[in-house]
Order: sequence, then structure tokens, then C-alpha cells
Amino acid sequence: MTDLFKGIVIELAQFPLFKGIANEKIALMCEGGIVKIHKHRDLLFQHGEPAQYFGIVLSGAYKLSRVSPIGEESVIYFSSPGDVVAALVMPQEKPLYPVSVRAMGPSRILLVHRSVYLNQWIKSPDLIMQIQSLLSLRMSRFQNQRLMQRAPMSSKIAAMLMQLVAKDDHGDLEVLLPLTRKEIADTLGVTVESVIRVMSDWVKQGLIVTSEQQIKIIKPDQLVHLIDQE
Amino acid sequence: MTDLFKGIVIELAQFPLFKGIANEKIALMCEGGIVKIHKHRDLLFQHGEPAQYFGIVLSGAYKLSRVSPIGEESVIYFSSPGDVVAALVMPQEKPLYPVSVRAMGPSRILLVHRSVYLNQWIKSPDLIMQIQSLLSLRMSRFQNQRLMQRAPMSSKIAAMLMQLVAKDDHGDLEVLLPLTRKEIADTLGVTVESVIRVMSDWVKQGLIVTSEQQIKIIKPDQLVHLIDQE
DNA sequence: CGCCTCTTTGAGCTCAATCAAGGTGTGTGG
DNA sequence: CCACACACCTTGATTGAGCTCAAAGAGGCG
Repeated sequence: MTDLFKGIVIELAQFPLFKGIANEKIALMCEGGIVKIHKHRDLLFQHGEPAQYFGIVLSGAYKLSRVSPIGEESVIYFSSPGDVVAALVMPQEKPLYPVSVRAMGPSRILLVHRSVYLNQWIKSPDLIMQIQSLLSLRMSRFQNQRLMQRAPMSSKIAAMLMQLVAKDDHGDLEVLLPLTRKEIADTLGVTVESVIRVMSDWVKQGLIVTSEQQIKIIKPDQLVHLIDQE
Repeated sequence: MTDLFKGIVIELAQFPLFKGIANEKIALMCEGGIVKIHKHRDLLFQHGEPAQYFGIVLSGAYKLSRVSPIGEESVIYFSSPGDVVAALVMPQEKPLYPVSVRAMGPSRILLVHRSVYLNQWIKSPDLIMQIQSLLSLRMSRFQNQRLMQRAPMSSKIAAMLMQLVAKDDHGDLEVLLPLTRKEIADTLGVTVESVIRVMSDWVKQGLIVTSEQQIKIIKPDQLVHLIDQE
């Protein structure tokens, strides 16, 4: 095992995905893995292409999306470090990537070959349980968005931001991803202009501050209040 | 093994979920299973309750839904025979049902205890692969609906119907579920009235026929054409 | 320095929501 | 057996939230 690879294993061991799994086993689970480094907007997988590899996000973030028949981008999910992409389709006989995957800012991902998933991952109950947990989270986010379908747009945006939020070093609430208004719009199925109108208001009212695609939540209570408004 | 139980195993063996799995092993996988019989609208699981059992749909159909803060029902998925419900949350320490589950018309489901999932299912690569396939299908349906978010309502309804369609005995295309207009509306996040207006037009134009909540597609080409309209 | 992405603002319009009212069929309890 | 509730379907009139279109400024990058 190279030193480089050892480092990766240590990095992986910190993710919940590999919680309670020995480093030796982690190494086995990533046999032949390749670390790919991306810059902003680099394409990793293309929707519909044969899927030979699945990925484990190491750092940065990736956007999972598809393009609608009308030519609009529709964002399916944002994958953060520790998340797996394309794992679910690996068992299929001739898997195709179910979504396009693009880096959001500088990011790193570990690519592992399909055969390793079939030979190692599937046979490891620990890992399967963790994968199902990740999927479970993804599903529940889908459902939460579905619940907001009929709500006014401001509620949808508020709900989305609060779902992606975490505390930063200063104890402030902050959205971890570098999100553009367009990406918010594409996630919620609304137009950029509408998102801008709502969020500009919030900035003016001091509910949030934004700079360089980083969004900080100043008054979370008011945002939460907006969610189940009406 | 009782004769009754043998019958269930034979029934299960026909589902893709258990493809290539010996009857003895199927029996093992359903140890302590209980067949529950439901009539229309009976509640099986309630969203948020502790989840001790997961289910395999035997016959009929079940509606997976949640209620939004505003009090509207939001339909997440329709489960047909051979589908599993609540399997994904079983690995969690204290799982809660992620959705409410209700019978649509007379239906039967096999309930299996969580411990069996943890001790048997998780350790069976064959089954895990099949479960992941089912999930994969569910995910791709989610995504397809997401793609239609910005499309006109008629396109959404057309897409939904075509996704649920199959050939019946006479070779006609037919939606397998007993769907009400309200359920279509709750699935798409639109109002009943809007759904009725669109579908009434289609009936008048002879694209579909409906009776007793059964929907037959007479001119599938025209419906498909409506989907990627504009 | 031109191209591209991202953001912003305004004016007008449209699609689907809302509200209202009525019809039908089924189950249920007196 | 009737009446009453309830779920489902239908139609019309009105309204407004969010879309479209248009135009423009501000960075960043090759």
C-alpha cells in the first residue's frame, strides 16, 4: 500500500460511511481506486453513459443534475464529502449513470470500479447499512421538497436553505455549498428571477447575508417561520 | 412449514425481488412473517411511528404519502405487488416509518420483523442487489417527475400516466392502479380541479377512457407527444 | 478586451389556484 | 328503507403568484 493511498484511507475513515470499519478493510473496499481532482464546473459523469465507476466524495461538493426535454437544468441533489454517487446503479447488468455529476468549486472524489462494489461492498453488511442510511437521507430530502410543492416560493427557498445549513467556525449558521441563485432555482423548479426577488428582500431585511455565493443565515427563526407560513 | 406459508413462498418466488433464490431461502427470509389483508383506504403504517416491520406487497396496491404542514396530502409513491416498503429505514437504530402507507382497494401485504432484515436480508447479496434495483427505479421516477416541474400541467399528468401504464389482457394500455383525480393531483402537487379540467378534455378528445377509477390510454402517441410539448 | 457567468430590476401577461356550487355514488346507522 | 355523511367528480368566474421578456451592470478568465 503506498503512502498516498494510506492517506486516503485515513481520510475515508472519518466519514460515517466507514464508521467502525478497520483501515485494512477500508483499503480493501477501495481497491484500485483513483482520486480525481476537479475544478469548478468540471464534469465527472454524464447522464446516460455506461457506469463503470462509482464515487466517494472526499472534499468540495458535487452537483447531481439532469437536463429536461425543454433544455432546463434540473438539480437532483448536492453531494458533500462522505457521500457516495452512482452506487445504487452498480448492481444493474449494464448500468448507466442516472445523473450528470459536476464539481462545485475545487473538489476531490475517489472513483472505485464497479467490480469492487459487486465483489466487496455488496457482501459487507456494515457498508450496506451505511449506504442505505445515506440513501434514506436523500429520500427524506426528496420527500421534504415534495411536501413544499404547493407552498409559496419563499417557503420553498427558506426550506431549502435551512436543509443545507450548518454551524461555521464562528457559530453562525451558514450554507456549506457555494450556491448560485440559478442553482437554487434549478433545484426548486422555479426561475432565477423569482429566487433573486425573494432573496434580495431577505438581504434588505437582514435575514441573510450573501457574498461570493456563500450564504449566511442571520435570523434563522424568521426563515423557519416563513417555511410553514400559510 | 405450514401449507399456508408454502403458498406465500410460491407467491413471493414470482416477484423479481426473489429471482433466482431457492424457496427454502425465501422461507428463511420471511421468518415469522404475517400476511395482512386490507380493504380500501385502510392504514398500514403511520408516518413517524416506530418501525418494527417492513412489508412486501403481495396483491393490490399501497399509497405512500405524507401530510404537509398546510394539511394537504402529498403522495410519495405507489407500491405494487413485489415492491418493498420501509425496508430502507430498517438499518437505523430506532427507525420511524418515513411515510404513511394506505391500501388502495383490497390488498395484501407480508409484514416481516426488522430483526429478520438485519440478520438475514442485509447479509444476502442477492437480495440487497434486488432491493437496490427497486430503489433505483423509485429514484428514477422521482427524478423524472422533478424534470417535469416546470412543464405545463398537462405534460405532467401525461408523464405520470405513461409512467404507470402497462398492457392489459386485451393488449390495451391501462393504468394498473385505481387512481382518483385527487390522487393524481396530490402526486403532482396541483389541485383536483386542474387535473379534472385536463383529463376531461382528454376524454372528450378520445385520448383516454376512464371508468371506476380505471384509466385506459387509447392514443398513447398523442399523450407522449403532450409530454415534451414546449 | 471580449466572453461568460452571475446578478439585478421592471413591465406585462398567463396559467393554474381559489372560491363557489352542484351532481353522483356508496356505505352506514337509525 | 330512508337519510345522512362522505368521497369523488364537474363546471364556471375571478384573481394573483410567478413566468417571460428585455435590458443592463459586475466580476472573472483566457
